[in-house]
Amino acid sequence: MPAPASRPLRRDAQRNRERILEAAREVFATRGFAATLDDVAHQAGVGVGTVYRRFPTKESLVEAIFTDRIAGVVAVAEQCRAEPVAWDGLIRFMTFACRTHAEDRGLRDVMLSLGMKKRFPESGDRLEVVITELVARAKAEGTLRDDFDATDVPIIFTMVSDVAGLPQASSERYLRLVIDGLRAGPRNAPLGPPLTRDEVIAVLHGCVPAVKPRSATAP
Amino acid sequence: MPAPASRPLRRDAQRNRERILEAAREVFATRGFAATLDDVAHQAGVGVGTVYRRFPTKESLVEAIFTDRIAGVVAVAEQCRAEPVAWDGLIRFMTFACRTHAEDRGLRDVMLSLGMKKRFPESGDRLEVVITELVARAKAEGTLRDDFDATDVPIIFTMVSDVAGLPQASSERYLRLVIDGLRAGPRNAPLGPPLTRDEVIAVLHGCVPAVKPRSATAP
DNA sequence: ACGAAAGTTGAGGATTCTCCTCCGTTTAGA
DNA sequence: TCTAAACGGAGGAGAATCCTCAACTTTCGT
Repeated sequence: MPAPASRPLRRDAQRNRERILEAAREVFATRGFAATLDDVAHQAGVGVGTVYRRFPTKESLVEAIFTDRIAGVVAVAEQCRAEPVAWDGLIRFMTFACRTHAEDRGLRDVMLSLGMKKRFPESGDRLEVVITELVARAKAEGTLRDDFDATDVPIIFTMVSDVAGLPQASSERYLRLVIDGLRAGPRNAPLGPPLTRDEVIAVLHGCVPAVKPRSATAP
Repeated sequence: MPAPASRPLRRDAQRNRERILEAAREVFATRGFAATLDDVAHQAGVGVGTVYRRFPTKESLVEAIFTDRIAGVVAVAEQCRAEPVAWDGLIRFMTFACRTHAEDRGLRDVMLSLGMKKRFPESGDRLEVVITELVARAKAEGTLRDDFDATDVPIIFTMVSDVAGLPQASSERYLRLVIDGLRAGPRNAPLGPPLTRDEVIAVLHGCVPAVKPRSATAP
């Protein structure tokens, strides 16, 4: 059977839809997932009902807003993969990602939340591939310390962006500090075994707010 | 005039008081400042009213619990100051602090919250002195990178302990990574100017939960 | 062993937050 | 003009936390 092909929105509805998207971008950028649809409505200058009519769940709004932004990050990641020196590619990607997360807390929350895999499985996979490859190549080059692991990347993003909320400056400062700890070097303290998949999940779960569909953190 | 010398508690009250303290230690250790006095009461096996009678505010309970624990941290810090190589002292202190924060989220929240200065001004000052001195000496030694600043220390604690909630392992892993970024080295990327006092405050304000006396984060 | 003072209890009122619905009113557009 | 689509936003529902208070229980001095 063919798609429902719902008729086009009325002109005012279309206009409001765009206002809502624009408002949501702003609101999510500053407040992250903590933002309320009421906030969005207010910022957009429309009633709450209108927002709920257009985007029945926060989920749908998040998807509408972040799909192409995430695609952008993936694109950059894949450019970074092309860098001849893997270290340069890795650092370029991490710097870009952190800057992006600092500029838009909502994007940070989507990309680091557990829901990422569910919501944007393809982008998630592609990012994972790039990161894994860059990490492996950089280790092979001897530029990246040997006990580093691809799973450390999202954790570092979490750590750094947590602190990087407010002044643009600070995110870069602490990322640079961490990066300088990533270099292979004889004086490095051994890190020991990397986190397991479950540990990574636990950390992200604990540090990144969920999109809350009635109750979240457990007793 | 002499102190009021309130008469000693009745035996059962004394027993309950201790139960409450013990329970509070456990509950705060796992949930941090997010713990409620109701939680504490439940854990202690007493009624909420009893807790409120003994500790009218969360503040007073926090103070009762953490005073000597903080004193312990200060003591360690001052031992670290005595280390002949400042780098060793600094790293020993940071490692100890992070481990402590990972073991007790409540302690982490007290020590990194803005209220620290208000609640435990003396300990706060002494810590600040030790850190400032160790950082200065380590820079003079040439072991610590030159663009590091004493104000980075609490931020690093925040970053690392944020991620170090659950498995004991992970706090050390990421702290070591950061530490290896702290060493003076020709290949380090320059960090630029350190955060201002206000920026540090803003970061801590954003990352560490307050003890909430009606309303906290602002629009 | 009595009784007053001290202590305990936990249901529940007050408050704050966010989610989301509902229906009376407005508006686009045939 | 008239109808279906869209709008607005007060307010109900649900969850979390804070804290009080009136009825009951325990301690301990005499």
